Amino acid sequence: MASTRRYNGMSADDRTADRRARLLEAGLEVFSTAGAQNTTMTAICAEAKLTERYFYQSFSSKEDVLEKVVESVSDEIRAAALDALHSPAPTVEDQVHNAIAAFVGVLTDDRRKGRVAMIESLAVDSLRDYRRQSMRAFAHLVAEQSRELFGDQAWPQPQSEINGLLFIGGLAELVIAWLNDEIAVTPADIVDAATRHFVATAHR
Amino acid sequence: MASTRRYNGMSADDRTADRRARLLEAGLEVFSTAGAQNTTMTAICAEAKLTERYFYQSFSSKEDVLEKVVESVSDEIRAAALDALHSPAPTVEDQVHNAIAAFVGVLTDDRRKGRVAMIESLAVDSLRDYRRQSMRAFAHLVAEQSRELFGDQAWPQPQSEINGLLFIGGLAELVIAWLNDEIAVTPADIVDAATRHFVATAHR
DNA sequence: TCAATCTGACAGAGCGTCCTGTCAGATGAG
DNA sequence: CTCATCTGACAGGACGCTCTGTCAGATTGA
Repeated sequence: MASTRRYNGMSADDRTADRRARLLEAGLEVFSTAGAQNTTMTAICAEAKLTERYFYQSFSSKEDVLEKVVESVSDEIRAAALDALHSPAPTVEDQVHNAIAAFVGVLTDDRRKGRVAMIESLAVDSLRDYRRQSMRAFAHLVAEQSRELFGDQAWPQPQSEINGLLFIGGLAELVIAWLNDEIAVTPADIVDAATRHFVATAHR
Repeated sequence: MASTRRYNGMSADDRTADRRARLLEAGLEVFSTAGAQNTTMTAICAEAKLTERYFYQSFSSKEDVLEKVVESVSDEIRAAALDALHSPAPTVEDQVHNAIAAFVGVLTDDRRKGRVAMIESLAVDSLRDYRRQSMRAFAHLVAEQSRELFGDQAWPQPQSEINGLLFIGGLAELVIAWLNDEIAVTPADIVDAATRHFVATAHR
């Protein structure tokens, strides 16, 4: 039977939710810092200062918690980009610029999120599909947006989809290079270059 | 003492080299088919129909053999692209087209090579650096080539490097999508679109 | 043929991770 | 205060992979 006793001022559900949140935060930290290879359930539990027993109260496996971590970052990116896209701006090109800036911003403001979403997620089988699905969704969005922007001059299918993937893939690679400190540019440079690319390739 | 006895018509060195080659081939097969996660030394040995003992005669670890596999594919891509780039063609744009076709061809003609170089290599720590290094080298090559092609109208640094990474990253993503059967295009479509992108973004 | 050497198969120790179970001590309701 | 409940620590078995050692049988030179 469910107990309603309070501990530290929290109900049983509150405590479980709190542990779950701590495990998610620990997952983000370990996954992005130690890398996918070294991310074990034990390591996540140690980071969260919780023992294995509580892990299984909220998650079924290491993959499970990592999926939830990546999903939450992906959702944040998608929401930020769509929000910017639907917000008014002087020109449609500004809108695109803002959307790209929102996309890049989530990944660069907290590098751990960038690392998890762009890099480490590629190292775990169960996360690859999710990442690729997200990438294609963004590519689709880009293709749609270019048709809206350039109308008759926009590329038809399948070129628009190819262009979308070329664009999103390139942007991802740039962000990855930045996250690895392999390129001496600012996120703003990345956004500017990506916007320029979009405008230059989205129409004939 | 080194023995010179022949077995099956091969010297000791021949036999060792033969086993090494079989292990490399088995590494390519398992790594690209079962995925990085399921690639174990045991699996590679089983595929090569050799026992662990011979593994350690040629390689020091699983990572070791995988590195060699990826290096050989990377070398093949680089050689093919540079060869095409240095071969005469009607126009410089044709040269670029041929180089991109050579690059993509290696990855699509034998999908295992594409999978290893573009996808699975991201899942192993010790291979990431190598892959990124290769990507940046290609990006650099692209930047150089665009300066040669468009002279004063080409973007200066750091824009040319950003453009190079955007281009190579996008191309990689396209090839990955093709390898995963996630996009209904031919390698030729990919090459055409990439060439168009290059021309459209390499100058002001 | 005989002896030296090579080969493949297998056993088993060592190691790290996963996952469950137990237990003493902490916490809070009555 | 008392006791039911919750919590953290830790033990230990299960499992898979790595790596070394042994051994019978195959192959070849003499």
